Amino acid sequence: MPELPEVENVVRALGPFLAGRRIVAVQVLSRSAVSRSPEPLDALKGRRIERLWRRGKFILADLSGGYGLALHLRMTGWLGVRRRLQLVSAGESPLRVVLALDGATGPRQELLLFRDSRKFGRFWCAPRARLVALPELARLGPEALEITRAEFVQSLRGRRRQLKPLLLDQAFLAGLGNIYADESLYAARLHPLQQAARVSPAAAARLHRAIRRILRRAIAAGGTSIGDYFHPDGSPGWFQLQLKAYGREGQECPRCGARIRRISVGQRGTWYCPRCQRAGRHAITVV
DNA sequence: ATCTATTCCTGGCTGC
DNA sequence: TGCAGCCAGGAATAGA
Repeated sequence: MPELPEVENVVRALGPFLAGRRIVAVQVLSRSAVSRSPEPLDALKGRRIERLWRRGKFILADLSGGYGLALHLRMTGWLGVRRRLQLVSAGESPLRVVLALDGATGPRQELLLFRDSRKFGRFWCAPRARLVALPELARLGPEALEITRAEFVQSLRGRRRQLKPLLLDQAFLAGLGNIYADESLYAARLHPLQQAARVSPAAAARLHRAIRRILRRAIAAGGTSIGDYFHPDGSPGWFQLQLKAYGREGQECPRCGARIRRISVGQRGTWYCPRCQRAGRHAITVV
């Protein structure tokens, strides 16, 4: 599933290619992909892509004329470029949106493709000011890689929520998903059900450091390819080889050898080491 | 403020 | 082997 490191890889891969290109045609094959957009994607037609960037797990494009485009890949979204010539119907079945780019025409024309088998991914298109004011974007918390240690430690204070749901809350911190939340808690040796307010400042600093380290390493490894995530060119990321807790139920903890346990937290699979991720003395409730 | 359940979807897996 | 049924899972939403 695309989380911050995966989205960052998509933006880094496509940004240089898309910058300066003009969108000459728009084709929406699945209404649901644009169902939340303030304006129809046709508004993109004729506009030039100025730059591609990332906010949390959103891919954002600044377009000429003060327009903006946002895209969330959710679980199975994939973005890539193909020549029209390479578009073979059978292999492209989960195709949801196609943006044709300027340059070559006809069968040599280059297309920006959005595929999404589960149809959870969404586009938003609007003038930039209106786009960033949309609740989906406006409610995002600080960037996981930009928040300072002091800010992060402070942000845990007084929070009654458990660490795992808190880390998944994009309004609290933007960018983490299920995989990196589990890996960060593992690296920081913190129990996913521990109450945030009961995390000591030292442990909170440890978590901040862990989040940064995990995300940076995952970006460098090209993200995690489990299931549906692949780079725009179709190649996989490799961070799945470095996962220590996520998805490893019953396997040995690389740190202490105990068996990794899987529990369900807010309807999400959650993996942790029951021996080296202990809740604080007064925080229990272990399933 | 915080939690739970529900919804959106479909590929992949389970069990018979 | 075939097929019905179940389930994951990011995030919005409604309700408690």
